[in-house]
Amino acid sequence: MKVTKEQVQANRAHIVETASALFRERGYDGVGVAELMAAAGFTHGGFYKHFGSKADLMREAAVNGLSQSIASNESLEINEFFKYYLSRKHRDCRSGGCTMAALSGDAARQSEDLKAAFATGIEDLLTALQPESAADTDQHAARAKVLDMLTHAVGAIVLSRACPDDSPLADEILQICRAQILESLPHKSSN
Amino acid sequence: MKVTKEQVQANRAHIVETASALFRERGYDGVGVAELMAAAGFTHGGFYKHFGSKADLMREAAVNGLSQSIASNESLEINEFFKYYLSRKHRDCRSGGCTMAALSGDAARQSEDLKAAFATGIEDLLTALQPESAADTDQHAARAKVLDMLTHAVGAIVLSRACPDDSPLADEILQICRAQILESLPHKSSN
DNA sequence: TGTACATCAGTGAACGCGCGTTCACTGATGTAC
DNA sequence: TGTACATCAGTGAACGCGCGTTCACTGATGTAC
Repeated sequence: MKVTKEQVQANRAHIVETASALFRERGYDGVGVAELMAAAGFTHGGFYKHFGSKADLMREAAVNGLSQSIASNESLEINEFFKYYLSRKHRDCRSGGCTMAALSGDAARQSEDLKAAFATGIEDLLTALQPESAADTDQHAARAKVLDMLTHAVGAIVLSRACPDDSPLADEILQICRAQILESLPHKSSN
Repeated sequence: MKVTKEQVQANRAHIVETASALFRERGYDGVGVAELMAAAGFTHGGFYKHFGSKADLMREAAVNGLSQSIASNESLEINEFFKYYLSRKHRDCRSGGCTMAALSGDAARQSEDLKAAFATGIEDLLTALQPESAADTDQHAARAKVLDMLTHAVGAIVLSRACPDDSPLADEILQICRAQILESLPHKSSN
């Protein structure tokens, strides 16, 4: 049962996106090829018509997931970005949330290829969040500031998620870091 | 071949510590019961004389690993703590490093029991890092400050480890966050 | 445009393998006398 | 203290199971004439 070229492309993209969400939800070792293909609406046998190995898909899913952080927040207004990033909604939705927060721990134990995808994803997000400015010294300072905010925000989500579901500490982490990070921004009409 | 009661206790403790290091290195799904027991110098069959399940050991190993963050840094001088925490040495040694940085991502997908161990570990570390002070308002502010520093530091290690081994970005993350976090402390003789 | 054939995405059974867990067995330790 | 027996930590084979991957097969699509 062959399908059109367009359908093949669409199916492949759908598998990558399904995998990206499932990996974020359960980790790279927590999702099998068969389960993943079933979730995308296929049988497992066809997997290797699209990808050389599970590791290959992991890399593609990472690239896909990491680029979404930027694409979904089109304008990428830094204030709005971190406000959402440090919300309970984001913390409680691993499968739809930030790939860095969900899979950096796993990525550290994977191939250099996969890590390279993460480094590129981080770099691209830093660039997208960084305001353009003329002077080089400003550029440096601006990049450092954005990097500090991003690492802080990722750490907050990671630790908050490691706490029990209704733990007071989980919410406290989010609240305190949210206040600190948003405070460090030039506040227009802060609320 | 029975062993003395003392030996049983020592063997059990040794298994927990070996597991704690191996889990940090490879993740909960990345280490099997057989491999773990072999690393501790035993055969796998005896595992269930000590633990009810792999998940039980995971919890014990987490408690063990999380308490080490505090025990090993006896004095727990906050400046020294973060200086080491944000060093390349710490980043490059997952098995001997911070359990939060190595396993929080995994913990988020595990049982509420395991997460409770993490919450307690975070709480204990916050308490250990927080300077005693008289006023309640100072206590609040001091706790918030320590929590901000810890989340930031964890995020820095997690993201730095997700980058390729000799990636410039990996070191940049460490350097910038280290400067920011140490700067936020009351510097005695800063260097 | 219509027909004949090659292509290849998707199917589902099968592969070897390592997983977590169980179990009969061993033999030194701990205990009762 | 010395002897007989029960205990139980540790051994290693075995269990069912799900993993990643392979493969012969199907049949609609794409291509050559």
